[in-house]
Amino acid sequence: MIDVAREAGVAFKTVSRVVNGEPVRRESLERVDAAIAKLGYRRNIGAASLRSGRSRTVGLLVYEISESFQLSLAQIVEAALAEKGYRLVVASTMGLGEREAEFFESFCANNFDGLIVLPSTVEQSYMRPELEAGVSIVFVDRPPKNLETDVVLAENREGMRHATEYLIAGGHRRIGFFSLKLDNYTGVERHGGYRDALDAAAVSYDERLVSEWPETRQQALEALDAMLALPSPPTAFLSGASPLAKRLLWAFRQRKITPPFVSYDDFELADLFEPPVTVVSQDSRRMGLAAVDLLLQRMQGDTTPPRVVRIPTHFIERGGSIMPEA
Amino acid sequence: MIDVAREAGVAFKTVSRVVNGEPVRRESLERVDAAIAKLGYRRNIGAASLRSGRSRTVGLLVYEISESFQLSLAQIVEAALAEKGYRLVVASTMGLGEREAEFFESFCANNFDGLIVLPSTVEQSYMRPELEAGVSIVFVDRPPKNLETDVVLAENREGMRHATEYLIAGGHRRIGFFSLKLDNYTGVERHGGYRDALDAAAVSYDERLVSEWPETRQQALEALDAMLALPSPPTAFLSGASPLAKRLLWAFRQRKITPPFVSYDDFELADLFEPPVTVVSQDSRRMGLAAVDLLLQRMQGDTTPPRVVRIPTHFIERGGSIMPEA
DNA sequence: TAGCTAAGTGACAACGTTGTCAGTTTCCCG
DNA sequence: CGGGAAACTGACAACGTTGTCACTTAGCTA
Repeated sequence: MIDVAREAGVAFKTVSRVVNGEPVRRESLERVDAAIAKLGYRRNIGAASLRSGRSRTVGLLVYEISESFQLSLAQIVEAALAEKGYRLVVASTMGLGEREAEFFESFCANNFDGLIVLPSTVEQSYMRPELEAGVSIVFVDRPPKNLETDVVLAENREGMRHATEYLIAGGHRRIGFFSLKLDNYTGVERHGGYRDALDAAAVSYDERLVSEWPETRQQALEALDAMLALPSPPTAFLSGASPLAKRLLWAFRQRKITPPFVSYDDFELADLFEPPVTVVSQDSRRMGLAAVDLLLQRMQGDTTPPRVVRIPTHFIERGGSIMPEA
Repeated sequence: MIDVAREAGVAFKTVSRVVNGEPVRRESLERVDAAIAKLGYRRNIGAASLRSGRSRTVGLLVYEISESFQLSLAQIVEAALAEKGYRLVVASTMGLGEREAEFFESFCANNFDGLIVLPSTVEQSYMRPELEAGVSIVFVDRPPKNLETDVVLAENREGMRHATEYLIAGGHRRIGFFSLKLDNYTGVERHGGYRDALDAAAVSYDERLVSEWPETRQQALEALDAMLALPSPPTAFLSGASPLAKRLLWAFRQRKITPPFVSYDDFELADLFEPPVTVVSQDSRRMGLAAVDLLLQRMQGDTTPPRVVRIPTHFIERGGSIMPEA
């Protein structure tokens, strides 16, 4: 910057002004621009954010960037922030609580202006000091544990209830449910929606029809086999999340069956299966925009009490019979 | 840091030493550690990299992070770098040359220590000033245009030739090829492999059997229809990349056909189609490790001439008949 | 114990910016 | 043409670290 200033015959502060688009005389501007082009000068963002205290950068912490919903969310958040002049840095925790804390450290050390978190299932009280020190944080998908922040949630319960009602309307009374772990918000809510629908239709709840988070394809197959071996086996299936849906579709394949099936969470190619997979889709666009909106407000100094925004899901019916096979 | 030093009763330079794991007296260490914990101090990475000139951060520029190969590569690169104490920041250009240049700017402004680039199809001479100024850059997947750097490449040509030979061995003489654009390295190489195999088997090349980068499902369907309407239509198909495979599978579905089909690039759920999709898989692990290896060498001051590393592909046969239907 | 080495510590400058504030120029008005 | 406001400019400190180098202390050897 000093070199540029010398080249242009102005003070280096004037170069700073040009770089930041502050008003300068037309002539100074031209000479500085020319000098910048000539010397190939590039502003050092690190130094700027050190001095100013603002980095114009936001962090996004997800658990598995390859999942369709999270990837889509990341893209929408990035675009929305870019429009406001902010960069986005994404980190993927792979569901490990330790990685979540580690990335949080790193985000703070880089003095980001804000943070959007899709929390893993651990608790987040370790974020309290920064939150109270004025760092802007918004949670998405699940609320924080032991912490009070803005949250953007999907209507998990209603979405899952709708999916269940759809199968019940097809005449099913025995519905196998492949569930997320029940130790976290989304797991509990989606399971709750399943149960709500059963209760409303006076269908009895049978815990043998619920498999909690088979971690692999093989485990999903074993869970499926166990259900099929029941005296009164399920005639249709629900999945509580897309990774489960993929494992389950593999298991169906192994057993050469194509039962009526609905999954919470859309995923790529879901429409190309035979039969295509009907899904409950979370509105990543609205959720992402809501999160950015809340975050920007906080970053502008809003100190009102934390808010909760709930975004409805979409039911995407892709056809395929939902009638029992028998 | 000054506060921590006061709390511990040492000079702030000693705190710096503790934070960086340099040798200090046992007693100083304990008192500084205690002060750090008490005050919740966090080292400012930006300031550190400003002073030291090194950021211990590497950038990865891809064109579409949601593609299976690129995502996998990113994960491997991240793990390999983390092991050496480097952070990774990923940016996705969506194949837009402008975004590539823009991110490159941003990478430089953040004074990253190194950069791994999966280039879009534009040329990269704009990187020359930094490269000559000593910034470490490694290209992956495609070589740079108008620039000399280390490159890690897959054996595109051999992979595609193998896939084509596989179909020829099944008795096919008319093979439809859905190709990448032919204005870039991977497009040309894979097309070259297809042609090599035809030539070797004395099968004549018919350009009506080649569709260059249908951009949408609908366009893929139109291209497919055009081929099927030929007097001598194709009896098997090849895809030059996974996005094409997905469009083509949709098109097959529309026409209710399941012809023998092989795709370059593996993708998630390829094994769950009916019939499953046989693929040529790029070895993202070896390619990622090779890239990191080259980059670290450059970052340690290696100034030998640029090298080219070629990594073989794997042919993953997933079954399904490859015999002509007729 | 003098003399030397090794280990540890501290003072201070420097990294490349932006904020502050005082100074200078330009422009407009009466 | 004088006066005052507005526009612009520049000197300098500060952001939170690390590099350099000189200094102090401890430990060893002769």
